[in-house]
Amino acid sequence: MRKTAKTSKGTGRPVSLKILAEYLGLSAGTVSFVLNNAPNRSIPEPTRERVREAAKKFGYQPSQIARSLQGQRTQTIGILLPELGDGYHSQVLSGAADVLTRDGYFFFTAHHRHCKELVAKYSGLLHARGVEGFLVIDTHLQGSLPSPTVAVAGHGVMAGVSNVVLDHERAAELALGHLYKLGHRQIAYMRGPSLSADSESRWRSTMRVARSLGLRVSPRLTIGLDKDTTSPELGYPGVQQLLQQRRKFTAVLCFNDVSAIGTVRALHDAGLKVPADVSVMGFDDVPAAEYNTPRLTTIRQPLQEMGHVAAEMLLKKIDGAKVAKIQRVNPELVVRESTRKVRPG
Amino acid sequence: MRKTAKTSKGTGRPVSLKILAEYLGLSAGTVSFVLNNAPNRSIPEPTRERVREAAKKFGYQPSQIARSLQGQRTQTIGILLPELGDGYHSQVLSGAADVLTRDGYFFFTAHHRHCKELVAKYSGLLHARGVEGFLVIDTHLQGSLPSPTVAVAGHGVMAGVSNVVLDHERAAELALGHLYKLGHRQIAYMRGPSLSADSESRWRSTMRVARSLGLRVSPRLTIGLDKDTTSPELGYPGVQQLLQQRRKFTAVLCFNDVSAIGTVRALHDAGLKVPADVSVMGFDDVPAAEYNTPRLTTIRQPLQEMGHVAAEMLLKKIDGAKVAKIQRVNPELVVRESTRKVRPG
DNA sequence: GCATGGTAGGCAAACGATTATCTACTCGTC
DNA sequence: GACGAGTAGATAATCGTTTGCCTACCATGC
Repeated sequence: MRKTAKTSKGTGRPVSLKILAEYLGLSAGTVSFVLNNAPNRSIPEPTRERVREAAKKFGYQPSQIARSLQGQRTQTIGILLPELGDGYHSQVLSGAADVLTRDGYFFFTAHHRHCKELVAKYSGLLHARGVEGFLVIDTHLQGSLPSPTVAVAGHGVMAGVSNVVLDHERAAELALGHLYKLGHRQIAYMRGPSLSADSESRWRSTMRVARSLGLRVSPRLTIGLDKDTTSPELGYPGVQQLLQQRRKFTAVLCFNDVSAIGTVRALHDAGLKVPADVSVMGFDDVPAAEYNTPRLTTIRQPLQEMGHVAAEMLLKKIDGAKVAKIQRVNPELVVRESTRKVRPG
Repeated sequence: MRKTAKTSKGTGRPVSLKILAEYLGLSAGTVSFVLNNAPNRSIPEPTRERVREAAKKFGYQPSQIARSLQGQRTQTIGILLPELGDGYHSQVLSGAADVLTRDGYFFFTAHHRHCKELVAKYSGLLHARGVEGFLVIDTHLQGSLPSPTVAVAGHGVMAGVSNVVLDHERAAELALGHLYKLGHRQIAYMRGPSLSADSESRWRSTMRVARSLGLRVSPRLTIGLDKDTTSPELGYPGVQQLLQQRRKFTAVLCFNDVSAIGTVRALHDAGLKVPADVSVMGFDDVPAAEYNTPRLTTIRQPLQEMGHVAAEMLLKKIDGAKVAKIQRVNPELVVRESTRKVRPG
């Protein structure tokens, strides 16, 4: 007396084309032609009407599975990202989902926690499920994937993969320019964890811009982040160490908002006021940046937009169109309360 | 000279069972038997080995699509939620995804922005894609879905749908109990927007507990939220209005952390200090709660765990097991800085 | 009366797997 | 040497669509 999930729920199996055709006294093929409005077929309007009516009456839903098998488009995308619960990735995902959904695509998401094996495993599995393309977010790819691919915050060039990245050069200009204009010359820098896909390019851009502004980047004022966490704990210890070593600095350029929050906390715990004593600059503009006290001055990454752009590129690629190898989106300086003119003297 | 996406990428189509069989000089059926370790089949070990080797060599991946069509399990779940970029829903999603992934399932996510038509449309579409079950988060269902369904923060009883909900009664006890113990008697209450699935039950529980503590809930100290937003703007105007009307209260019990942050801001802007002058209590314990200044005292919803539990129930249901109609998870009081003993006098 | 051509729709082969049923061959045994 | 029992594997149906090709049938024109 075992009953399967299928039979225990609903009206048994859904109506198939065959059932519908039988009911109508037509062949499955004919019904299919009508429902898909296929060209080069002569089927009189009355019959068409009859078919459409029956389809509606039975609530006929063509099986995407059968369609896919038959070599049709699956209208499915695979999305690879490190983490689902996290703000940054979710924002990009959300932007991409809007576009995908609008164009009738569904998507599988798989989170790999930066584990190489999982990236490989999931991309294979998704391929077997017939995804027409891959959208990878903050993900290190080992080799190119078997279908069109667009990477957001990817780690560099790779054959056949298009990239959507923040214009890090511009971001560094905005961030350092802002601090520079406020008179800061002794700036502590934070270098992101190597697991994060765009730590490297961000760092390089920062260095380039610092040089062009004539700012000296002392290794002693450089904090290397290594943990892969989304808690402010990320920024705390590095800053604390700098303070213990009695390093002099008037501003901290943080890797992201989360580490900036940790930085503020560390400074605060050491009796320093932000921004009166030290200015702190975030990166990303996550929601918490605005709620923090002091509200964080930060470089906004248009995350949703990046998702948007990436999804649109991917869809174009799937349609066989040529798309740019790299697409930059513009950061934006958001001035709030955590930065201030350097104290005279 | 048009090339399709299929042929322009990779090694053309993936190896099928047939190709593999041809290469091996065996029939597709035999290969299938070996690869699936089907019982009641006599196939000598050397042959098996040969098959497995070839499969590895060609990187053979059985097509899930064909499998599904053939009436097998699709190992696919459909997840319906209002929004993808939002912290609350993403946390639940993340918890569910862990379990689903662990058990070899993939899932489609569809976000409906609380739009009824979209809920109906997406559930139909997902059904056509062969999902074996639905997980719905903070979603109003119109009728029961065609496969096993589990709701997180659902809106009430519905035939065949299991619910995972926070124990709102307990949550209200923790929240009000905490404020009560601190001596607060004049408490302003916030009532969530009706779009949010558990506004109603939360409110009822709050009222019940208030009554049992002998706390009077004045309509004049009740703030009705109507906007469906995830910005602190949610809490601001209501509190501002209360202040303009010169209502007396020593604490605010907010609908969630986001509105609590808005509340703090409104109080602050009016020259009142939190918690010195007014205590503020959040709900949810989103990441921002901890970073806020003051750090928010709040009721933590174990969101990831709710996702976990829901996914596990769903999987059991799909396997035909009986599961509870309703599963409660426990809230937790997180005391931080935004609440304090009421000022004597 | 017969080729022509258009109309209406059927037939059947895919797609890639699963699986029940069937066959051919090899032993061993009486 | 015939029979039964394994063994090793082939064959073919099936899932629900799509689509190229075929076939009736009818009307028309000459």
